[in-house]
Amino acid sequence: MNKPGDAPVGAGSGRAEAAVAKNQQNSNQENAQTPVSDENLLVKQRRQKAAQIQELGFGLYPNTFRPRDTIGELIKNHGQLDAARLEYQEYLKFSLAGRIMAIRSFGKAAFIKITDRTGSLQLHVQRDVLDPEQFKLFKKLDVGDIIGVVGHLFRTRTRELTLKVEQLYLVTKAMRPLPEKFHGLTDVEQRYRQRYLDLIMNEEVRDIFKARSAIVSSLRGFLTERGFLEVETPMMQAIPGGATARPFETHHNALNMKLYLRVAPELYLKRLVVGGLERVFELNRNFRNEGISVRHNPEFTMLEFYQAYATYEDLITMTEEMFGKVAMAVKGTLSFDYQGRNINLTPPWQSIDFRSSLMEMGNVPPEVLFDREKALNMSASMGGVHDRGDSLGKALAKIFDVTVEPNLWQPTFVTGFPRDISPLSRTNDLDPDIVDRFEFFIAGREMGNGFSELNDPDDQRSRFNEQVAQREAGDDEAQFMDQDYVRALEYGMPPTAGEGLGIDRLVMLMTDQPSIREVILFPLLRPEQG
RNA sequence: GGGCCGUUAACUCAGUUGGUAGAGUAUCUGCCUUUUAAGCAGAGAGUCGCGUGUUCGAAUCACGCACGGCCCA
Repeated sequence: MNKPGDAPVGAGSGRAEAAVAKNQQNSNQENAQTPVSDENLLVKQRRQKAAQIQELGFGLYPNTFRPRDTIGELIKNHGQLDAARLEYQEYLKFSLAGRIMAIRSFGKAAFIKITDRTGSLQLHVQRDVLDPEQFKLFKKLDVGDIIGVVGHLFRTRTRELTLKVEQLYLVTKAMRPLPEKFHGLTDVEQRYRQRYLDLIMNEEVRDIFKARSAIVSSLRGFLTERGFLEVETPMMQAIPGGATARPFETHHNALNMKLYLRVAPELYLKRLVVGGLERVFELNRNFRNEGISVRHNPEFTMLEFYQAYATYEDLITMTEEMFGKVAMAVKGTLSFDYQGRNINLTPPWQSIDFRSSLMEMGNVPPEVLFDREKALNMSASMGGVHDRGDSLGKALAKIFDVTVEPNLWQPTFVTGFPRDISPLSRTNDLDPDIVDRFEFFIAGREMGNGFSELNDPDDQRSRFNEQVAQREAGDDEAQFMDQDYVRALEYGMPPTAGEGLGIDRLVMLMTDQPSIREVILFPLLRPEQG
């Protein structure tokens, strides 16, 4: 049973694969005897076709075809040639694999469209050109099946570049139909739950994740060029630290201990700076047990990097350069639209003092800036929810979130943050109420946060104690005491500047997406059929 | 957690005043060897998200629940 259609490697033998086909045929016959009653008509019809394909002697899932070419290369190298030139080079054979996205059949011939990772191409299948067995196989194929083809290029009457199929192989049979070709898959819930279908059907979605990969590569390149070492630190931590956020809890059975999913890698990365790794970064997931919105997913990707012998002001320059590099890599320009409004990343970006921004953009009276009670009242009047123990800084931060942040459309650094909401930042030398820290905002959203690191162990211990007091007062976002981290600082950490950058929001910005779920392949959803 | 909106064939969507379910694509059958959302003729395809209630009768009205979206917190 050595059918001509068995897919070769290049032009190898199909014997082993024929044996596989036989096995598959047997198992399929068993399936046919015990049909699953709950599958719908379209799936049944495809299973019947699959059985017919096996009767013709072909396997459904042979793993022998190796495409030598890609559609993208083929279009790049031959897409400009005219019909006469393509006819002249008919002897050039190309071998492609891809998924069938459309079939327009005329009975004895057909146009089909296939897509691979690099693009789409039209194929022309003709009874008179193809081996008769392979043509029989072709008649049993469906949209969604994955095929391998060998043939030569030509142009149709409408001048479309098309591959004339001389050999055709089934590579993978699809048992389920694809969504409709014109509207595609648009249901948001189904797009997220069945992201594979979304990726098959929507080229724009593939492009988003290609851009995401390019952004991440660009960031890695930027940092490694500057001598930063990429590291991986614990995601499961006994003491969750490095950010003000509620952690997820989990449990280690063998050690019988409570563990937290990290909210930030910060404290571990700075331990590495103590250890002499003077420039480190980590690009990885953080987990925060908070609500879901167009800007928040419980797990999200963050870049954190730390550079010894630098200040937060050095990071401001570096951030501008880094965003410039990413924008040029992905968009080819520093000025582009996000959701219909221009963003211009040309340095230097605007910079504004935290308190000044509250007065100028939030119309906050000066006396509120230094009066905890008044600030708490003002925050509460804006819908802020506070514990009795909340600090002045926390109240001001809430007012900032409501009045200032949404208005920071063009890239803006905000500096001079209150000390009491910055427990890991170095105190400013001139004003002990503020720290050497910035956050930066683009399109009304926080994009990142950086500061000169607090490397005075005694100051750090007292800051942790303040956090513990807030936690005991009921603030479950307050940080934990981390004795080992303080001990590390006691060995001496060189003056260091560090920054954290939200990758998902950066990708949103660069791909013009309104929701974080559009840039996360598998955003968190409740299970189906709850 | 709150408010508003959505859930109907595999997909995209209609569905009037409450009267027993529709279209396009896809699928199946026939014809068709250069189409472009191919075309022509015919056919099949539904737990109207789930549940309870109102009613002679519910996709439609009421209530509850599930899942999702947007806004707010």
